[in-house]
Amino acid sequence: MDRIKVLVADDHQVIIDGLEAIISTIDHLEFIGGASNGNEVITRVESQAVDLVLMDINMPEMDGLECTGYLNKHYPNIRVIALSMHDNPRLAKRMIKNGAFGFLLKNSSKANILKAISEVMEGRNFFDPMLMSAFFDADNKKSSSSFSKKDLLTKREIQIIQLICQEKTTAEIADELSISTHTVESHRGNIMLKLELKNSVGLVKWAIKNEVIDF
Amino acid sequence: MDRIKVLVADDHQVIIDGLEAIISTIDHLEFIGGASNGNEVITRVESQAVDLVLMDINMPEMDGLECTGYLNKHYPNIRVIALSMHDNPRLAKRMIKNGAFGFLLKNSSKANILKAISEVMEGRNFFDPMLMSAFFDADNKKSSSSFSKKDLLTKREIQIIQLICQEKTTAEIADELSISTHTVESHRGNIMLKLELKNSVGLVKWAIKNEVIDF
DNA sequence: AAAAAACTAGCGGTTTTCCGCTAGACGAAG
DNA sequence: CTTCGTCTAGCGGAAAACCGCTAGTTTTTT
Repeated sequence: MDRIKVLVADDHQVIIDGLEAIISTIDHLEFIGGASNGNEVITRVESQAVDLVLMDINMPEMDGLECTGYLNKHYPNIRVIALSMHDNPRLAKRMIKNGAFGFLLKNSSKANILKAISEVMEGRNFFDPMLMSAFFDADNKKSSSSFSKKDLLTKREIQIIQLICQEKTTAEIADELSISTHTVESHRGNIMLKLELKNSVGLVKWAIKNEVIDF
Repeated sequence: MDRIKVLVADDHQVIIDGLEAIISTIDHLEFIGGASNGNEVITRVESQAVDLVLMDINMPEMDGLECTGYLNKHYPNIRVIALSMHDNPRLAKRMIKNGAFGFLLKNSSKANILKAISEVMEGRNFFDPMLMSAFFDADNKKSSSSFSKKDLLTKREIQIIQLICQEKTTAEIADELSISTHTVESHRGNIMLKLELKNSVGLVKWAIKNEVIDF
């Protein structure tokens, strides 16, 4: 099998040099150059064979997002691994959506970088473990730290919320619980009051955020 | 350093046996038994020292979610790794929130399982790579491959949806867009028709799933 | 230029939600 | 035993959403 031709795209020369150093230590990897923006990447792949692009997301001229989308469309055989300073799951999601196979943080270990390359070249996805932690921790801090309005609610109220979120009407809920519609209305009112919500749209969003309903 | 005492909680004996086999191959791991539900886990940790629990999420009596929360509160030194059949990121999130340090799929490789144990015992998080793929792929499939009802909607309709999801009333939306309330109602009606939804509760959920609104 | 799609606006009517208030029954906690 | 919280139930009224239908104007596509 031929050596894997790797192109590094980043607007900071240091990053390119650093990755070159790492790539060069491995026999079956071949560093074929750097690009400082998306346009340069396009020019490069038009003139020479490229197997893999390590792509920074934040670049001038044409950013990593757009460039990855272009490559994915016109050169589907070229694999892309996204590079980013920030452990932002949303950003990662968008890159993956645009065709990237992996996501690496710039301060990732050499081992991780090489692992990512091999995984991706074998057709699998690879996501930086730090990114995962960031993704899962994100909500941790928001919900676990301070007190939650959820504690104000009774079991019955939680139950009513769940049914409302199943798109059921008051009448349907009353029927299902074998209580009167008045009671359901009463619960609904108390819920709105406790959670300081305006309408059921807000209620659904609250329920999802606080994981009162499966979603 | 002492051997790591591992307890496996799952309501299927096969799983317990399988994990015992894997654990037993490693010198510094000690399989100390199985539990078929959350209550048994509690009883166990009360009577003997436990370092790590591999915890199934779906169990009778007391499920993994609740049990993990309990352990986290009363036995903060006991590490928990969640086990699940399903690669559901939301479920994973909830387990992490309740104090689990890692998340493994039941069909994960032996290598992954051992990796998870070592990572978690060293205080880091570990998430099954398949889980990550599931998380990122989820939207891939929805948006790229098959058709989405989203394509049926016009820009204006998307805009209306976003405003509805901001808990705005028809009157407020009309005002903001400088159009009549009738027009907004008209759009709303068309949206409901196109998306085959019953009410605005369903609309919010659809909007979140299809990333029409930030969440 | 013609056709199609999108945006606009209106009307009448029904259903559902939202709001505020009262109040009895029941069990748990003090 | 009394108090508190919860669940239950009711009422009246206002606001908002939902439904179905028509129809003119503008924009886009063909």
